Amino acid sequence: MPPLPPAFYAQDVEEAARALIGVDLTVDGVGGTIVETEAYDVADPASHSFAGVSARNAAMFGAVGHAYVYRIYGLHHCLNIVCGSPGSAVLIRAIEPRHGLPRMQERRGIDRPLRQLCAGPGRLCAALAIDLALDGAQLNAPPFRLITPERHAPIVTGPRIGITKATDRPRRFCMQDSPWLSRPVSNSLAASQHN
DNA sequence: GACCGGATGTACT
DNA sequence: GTACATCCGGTCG
Repeated sequence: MPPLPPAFYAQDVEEAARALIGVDLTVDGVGGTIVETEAYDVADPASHSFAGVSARNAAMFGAVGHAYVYRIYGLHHCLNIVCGSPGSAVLIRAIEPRHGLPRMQERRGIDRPLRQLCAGPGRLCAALAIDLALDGAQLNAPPFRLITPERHAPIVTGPRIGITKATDRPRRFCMQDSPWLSRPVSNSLAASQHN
């Protein structure tokens, strides 16, 4: 159960987004297995880094292996992992909850269906108590912990969610048949592939 | 300095 | 399926 090596974060952002599927992610011991990611980079009109460096997206242009956390729609947070070339990051969209379920339920509401605990970028940030205080934080140090998966599960790709630009690019990566996704992968555009 | 719209989630109908 | 909460960065004046 080794942590992700520093070199992991240096690889191309699309490869990193694929390789992050199956990784165990915890914040202060609370978290689970990453099952859904999306890749973004500077050449991408849908990326926050597309327009260049700013106060908000500075972490995207910083060292790899750090977190880029931002607030969206005024109330939610989203967690990205800075990977590859400057201005690139992987959005973590869903995890399978495995560690610290009571604490997640406490944060998200005890009567909420387990399936919806971490299914969505805003939901998982709420469950793991991720907010702007963790923007720019190192991922190979507390409170973060990322563990290399023992074996890679089949991965399905599809178009990204909730964006209006560059929607044709299949840069969303999901663990095949996972019940913990924010949304199923649309059949017509899905392409199955292995690591 | 104002305005716009977003990598969303929830509570309704 | 639709409304709405609620903030900030980017853009244009």
